[in-house]
Amino acid sequence: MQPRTHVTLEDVARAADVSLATASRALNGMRVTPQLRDRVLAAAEQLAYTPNAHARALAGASHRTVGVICHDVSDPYFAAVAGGVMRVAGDKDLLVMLASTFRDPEREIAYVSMLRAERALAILLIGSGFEDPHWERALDAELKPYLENGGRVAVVSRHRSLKVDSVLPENRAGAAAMARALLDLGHRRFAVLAGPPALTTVADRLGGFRDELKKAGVQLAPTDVVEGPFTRDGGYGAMTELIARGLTATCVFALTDVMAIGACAALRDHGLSVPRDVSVAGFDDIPIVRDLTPPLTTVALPLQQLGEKAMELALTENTGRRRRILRMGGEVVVRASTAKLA
Amino acid sequence: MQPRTHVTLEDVARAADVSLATASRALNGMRVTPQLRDRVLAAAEQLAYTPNAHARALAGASHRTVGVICHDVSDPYFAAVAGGVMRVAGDKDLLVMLASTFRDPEREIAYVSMLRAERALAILLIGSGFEDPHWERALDAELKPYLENGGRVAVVSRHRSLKVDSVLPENRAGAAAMARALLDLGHRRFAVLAGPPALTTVADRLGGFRDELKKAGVQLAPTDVVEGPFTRDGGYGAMTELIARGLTATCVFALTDVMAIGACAALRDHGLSVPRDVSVAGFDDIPIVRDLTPPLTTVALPLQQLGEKAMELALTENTGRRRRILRMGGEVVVRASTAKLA
DNA sequence: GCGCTTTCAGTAAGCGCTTTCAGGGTGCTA
DNA sequence: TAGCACCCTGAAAGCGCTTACTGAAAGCGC
Repeated sequence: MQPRTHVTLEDVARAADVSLATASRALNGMRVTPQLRDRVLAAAEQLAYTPNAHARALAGASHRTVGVICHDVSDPYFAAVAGGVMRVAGDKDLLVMLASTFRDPEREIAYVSMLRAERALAILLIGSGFEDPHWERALDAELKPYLENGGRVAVVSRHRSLKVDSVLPENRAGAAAMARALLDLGHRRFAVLAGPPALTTVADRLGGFRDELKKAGVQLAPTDVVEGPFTRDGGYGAMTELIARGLTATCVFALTDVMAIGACAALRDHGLSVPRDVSVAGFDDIPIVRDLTPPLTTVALPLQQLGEKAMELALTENTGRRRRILRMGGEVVVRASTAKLA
Repeated sequence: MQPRTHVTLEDVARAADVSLATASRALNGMRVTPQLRDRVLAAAEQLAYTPNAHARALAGASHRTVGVICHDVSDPYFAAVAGGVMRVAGDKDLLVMLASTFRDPEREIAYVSMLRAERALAILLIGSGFEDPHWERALDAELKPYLENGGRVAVVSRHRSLKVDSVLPENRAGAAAMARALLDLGHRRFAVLAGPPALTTVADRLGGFRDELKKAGVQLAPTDVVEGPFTRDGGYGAMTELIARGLTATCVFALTDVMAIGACAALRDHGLSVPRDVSVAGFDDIPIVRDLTPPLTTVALPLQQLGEKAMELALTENTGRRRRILRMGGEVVVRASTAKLA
């Protein structure tokens, strides 16, 4: 950004033949004689002036930027949540800085640090945290000074680490409800496609599911749980492994819809029909799954709202001392991917 | 951000008992005696110091931020392209500011202005432009001063307006290729699900398709083209309308995969089978469509690469005077959603 | 008509950092 | 040992803007 130097407020002031202060005030809509104001505005327009947001932020005017950190925008889950965040941010005239960590804890911390440097007025962390004390401490170390200096933080889908406002999907309860729904359909032999055990979401959903089965006297053996990345290909791979082992389950519960989609593909590729041969259920209710054939049974989360609420929490003053926690969603939507067993 | 005032470089310098200059140099890895450097680093660590990116940018250090403006992150098309952008940005240690315009031209311009104010080192515009002279002029007015001051701009999927580096999906050629492929399958009666006519992408894809059909002696009547928003529901609505009118086509070409997905849902809801009753084809090859039942025939675009290339174009010096144009993708992928007619 | 408040423009002091410039050691050479 | 070249460090000048604070002019009541 070297070439020609920028048009500055000083240029505008000179062109309008007023002082810096007056120009600044005119541009910011403070009380100024209409005549002067018009002159300033005209000069600014004519010079294609854009105030330097950095100078402005530095000089004390709060600047309108919020940061959002998620695992991967191209995952429909995060895309939907981010969509909600942006809706609210757009309404409030905020610029959103969106970063993808690609599930690298290091990178997450680096991004928080960058956003801190940007003096973002809020930071939103979207998506499961990692069960890693070292990471937790490092994140805390970044966030604490940020909060102490008036930064706002809200998180979606993580609870352990931080004392900040949170929007929590009903992971445990939702998975439990799913277990009940599947039991009601007559299933007794299950397999689970799980994600990386370091993600808190995995622990919650798996735990909820397993515990509820146990209540009904159904055991989930360790071999019934296959791990894979939280991606379509992860689901495909996990399902393939399950098939290779000799599939005995009548119903497969994937911990995310994206994995469920991969699982369905794997089943199809092996000549197995859903739900005739195997039932499949997912979690999240990302928009696409209702349009699959068969449409996917899943635990519905109001994804867009998750993002909206988080943004609102972060933006609204927290007068009480306590962190606010919103639990959302968790209703089972039974669709055609799960069969009723006789 | 009032409460406690931030830890500044001055605090660090004082704690380390060195001058501001030395502290700055130590933190930025310039030549400083190891002993002093360590003292500074320790002090910074201890105080949880984060440099103020604004002050830094203002003082002249280039700041590592790029802006991306797209229509809607929660659309899988943009999510995938944005994913590519972020991959490259992540590698180069850049922060990405991502904005969604929700297809509002005003908002697009507002965002460019904000990014200009942020002194983003590059701005990427992703997604079809609008065929609207007023908007074009306004956008130009924002972008020109930005470019003149050394800002970099690259666009994906729009060509008319600006003299900037572009990555162009092969919209025309791809649609033409699709026409040929469908003709080869034996289809002769078509319908098209189009998007808002103000989008250049619509004109290109529709034009390419129509012209190629004409070459084969197949006419596309105005009533064969139904418009709707570029969304799943838009596709659903358009298809429903087509059905209501009495569907005569043997094959429906949706101008985007997302619309095609909606169209398939509409067909299903009306008891029509794809591809037995009607063939459906889309455009884009968003990741999900290979996992649909039936998998969607479509024109493949390397979405992630689109984003990567755009980012690279913007970041790499353009020595030649001319804008660089990359044409990408456009190969037809025939899958099971289109039937071969006897 | 005089002294008061009120209004509005201008002056100047930073915001937190980078970077130029100058000064003072240090190690060589002659 | 004097002289020179280096290498570091520190002092200070901004970067472009906001915002007290100051001061002048105008409006008001008695």
